[in-house]
Amino acid sequence: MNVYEESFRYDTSKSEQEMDVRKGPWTEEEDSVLKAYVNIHGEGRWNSVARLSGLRRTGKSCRLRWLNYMRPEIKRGNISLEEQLLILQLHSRWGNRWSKIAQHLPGRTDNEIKNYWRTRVQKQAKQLQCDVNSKQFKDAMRYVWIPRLVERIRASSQPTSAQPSTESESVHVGPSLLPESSGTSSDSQLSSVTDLTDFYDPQSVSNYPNNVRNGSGFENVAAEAWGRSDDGWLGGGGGESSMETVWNEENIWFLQQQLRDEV
DNA sequence: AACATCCGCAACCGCTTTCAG
DNA sequence: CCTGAAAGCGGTTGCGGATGT
Repeated sequence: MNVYEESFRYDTSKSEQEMDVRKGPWTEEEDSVLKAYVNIHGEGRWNSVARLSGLRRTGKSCRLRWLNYMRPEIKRGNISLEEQLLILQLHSRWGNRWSKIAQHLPGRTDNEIKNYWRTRVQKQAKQLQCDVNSKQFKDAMRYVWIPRLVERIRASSQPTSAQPSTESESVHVGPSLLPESSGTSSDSQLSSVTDLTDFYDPQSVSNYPNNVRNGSGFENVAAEAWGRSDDGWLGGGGGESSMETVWNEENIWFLQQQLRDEV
C-alpha cells in the first residue's frame, strides 16, 4: 500500500456530521490527497471520496474543489477577449445559467464565470446606474460593447485589414469555435485589459439601430461610463493579444449558424 | 506607517434535479 | 411510481491582498 492508498482507509463508522467536518480553504496536503484519490478512482461519488480518502470534508466540498480548482484542464487567470465576448453573448441568451455558459468556455468553471460577471459586468451596470438585467444595460451590451469587442477581436486577428464593421451589431458568436489557443497557457492567455475609452468609437454608433441611436442617447451614456471605468473591463490591450486563432468572417458566419442551430 | 476601504475569488449554503433501488 | 441519496446549480459570504487616505 502506497502513501496515498494508506490515507484512503475505509471508515464507515462515522457520518459526515460525526466526523468533525473541516471547512474553509484547502491545504496543500488536502489537495494532494484529493488529487491522488481522484487519479486512482476517478471523478464522481463525491461522498465516497470524502469518506474514503480520509479527508474531513463534505462530498460537496471535495467535488467543488476538484471541479473548480484541481481538474488538470482548468484555466486560471485572465479572461481573453473571445471569452469575454462569449460570456456576454451567452449570458444575454441564457441568463445566469453559469454552468451552461461554462460548457462553452473550455477550462473555465461556472464559478469563475459567475465571479467574473459579478465583479466586472455588474460593476459596469452600477456605473451606468442601471440594473444588470435592465433593457438599458442589455442594449448597451448589444449595441455598444459587444460590437466593439467583436471589432477588437477582428482587429487583433487581422491587423493589416482590420476595418470597423458596419455589421457588427448583428454578429453573434457561437460557442463551438472557441479558440483552443486561448487556453494553451494560463500565463500567455490574457485579457489584456486597457482603458475602456479606446473601446468606444462614436462613429460606430451610426451603425446602431435608430431606437438606440436616437432614443435616449444611451450609447453615449454607456460609452461615458465605459470611459469612466478605470479597470479596463473588456478592453483590448491594443493588439497585444496572444490570440492565435483567426477570427475571420468565415468563422463568425459559422458561429452564427451554430447558435441558431442551438435555439 | 497605520488604518480604512475596495475588490477578486475560493468556498459554503440551500435549493433543485437526477438517478438508483 | 415513490423515495432517499447524490450530484448539480446559482446565490451569497468572508478572507486576504491591493489600493487609497
